[in-house]
Amino acid sequence: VADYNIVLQSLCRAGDTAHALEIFRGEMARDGVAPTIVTYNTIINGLCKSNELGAGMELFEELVERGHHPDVVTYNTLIDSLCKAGDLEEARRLHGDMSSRGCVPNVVTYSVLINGLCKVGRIDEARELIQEMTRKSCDVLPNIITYNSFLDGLCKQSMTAEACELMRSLRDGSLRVSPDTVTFSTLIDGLCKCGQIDEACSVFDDMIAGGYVPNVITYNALVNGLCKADKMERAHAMIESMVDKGVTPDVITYSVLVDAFCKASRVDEALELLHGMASRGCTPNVVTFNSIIDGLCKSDRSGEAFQMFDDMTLKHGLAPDKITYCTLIDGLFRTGRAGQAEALLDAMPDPDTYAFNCCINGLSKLGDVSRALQVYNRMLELKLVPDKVTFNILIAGACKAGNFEQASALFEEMVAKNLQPD
RNA sequence: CCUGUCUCAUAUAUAUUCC
Repeated sequence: VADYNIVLQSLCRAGDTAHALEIFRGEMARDGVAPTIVTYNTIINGLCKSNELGAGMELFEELVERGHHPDVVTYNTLIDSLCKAGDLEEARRLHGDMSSRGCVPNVVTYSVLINGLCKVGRIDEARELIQEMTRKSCDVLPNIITYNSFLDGLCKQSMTAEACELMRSLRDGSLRVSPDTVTFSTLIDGLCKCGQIDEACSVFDDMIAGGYVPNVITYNALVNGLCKADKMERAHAMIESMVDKGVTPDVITYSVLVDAFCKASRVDEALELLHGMASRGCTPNVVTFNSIIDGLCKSDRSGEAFQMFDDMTLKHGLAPDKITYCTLIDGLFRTGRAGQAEALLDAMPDPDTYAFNCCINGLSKLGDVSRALQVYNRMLELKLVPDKVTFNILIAGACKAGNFEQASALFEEMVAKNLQPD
């Protein structure tokens, strides 16, 4: 069985859950190899990670019907997936279910729940769970992953004071758990995103002084922070310093810099870096190209942007994503090619809300509010869900055109669709 | 008596409105 489990795991990791299920249903049964709970867990995890949570839940029910007993890993896997799918209530239900079946939650169970709560900003509930863990009556103690999840939640809610406080507690040993590279990367990124670049740099210095080892993610977070704080020179210097320390810049490192050059209207330097990274053995990805395409469009060079698009698809064999199309549609409008922009929206595969937003915005900025509304209606016909940005664009367009009745009608529609006006 | 396991959790880059 263990051999099968390993095969199933590698298939799942490669994203081939269909093949894994085939072996599970066919070969294993034929050879009379009885699946264990690990077999089920492996496949359920595979299904969950390839966005087939429903199939994972079905397999869960199947294993129970067949008389197997789900273990803590089974529950953890499903709870984690439910959290990531935004269904915290169902996750909490499974959490209760596992206890009632005599399955004891472990540190992973708590960590996935805390992570799930943090990801949707429910910091207070996450904090409560941590406090529950540290009570004497609870024999599951938080580990560094638990604290890292919570720390990230604090940062993402801009609660950097509490985040720094948590870091202090981790470092002074009062929590009996030591920070790791992820802890530092999380805090550095959080401080940068809150505009506290100096604090981020000093956390980085503390990290080095304390003998902790930064990895490429730590550097990327800091380089990104420096770029966004308009400190390009220091960001550049970090590249050399990371290489000195034996950390190789990756595609994200370069993409951060490429984007920063683009945003600073230094597209030619971005292009230079694009070629430079390739010659240093780092292949650009779709994000790198999206930045370049955006930079070119915003520098009124949409012709070159389309050349880049061809380079990306034909030479590099990269598939454009939703952001690529959104960027191009927006860029075409900005460079006065409304017709081409609309044609691209029609031509792109599975246009999404963002692509429509770009088009609606382009038309609206041209003063063609009625056409913008037509496109909006087309989007509704496709069963796409407008977001806050869609309405902000349409309402601004109606106001600018002096049509306040229409604007307030749109406002009502927005509220009716449960979107919070800002 | 102890140990050994095949499955689970955390951090970094790009676009559309306003700033």
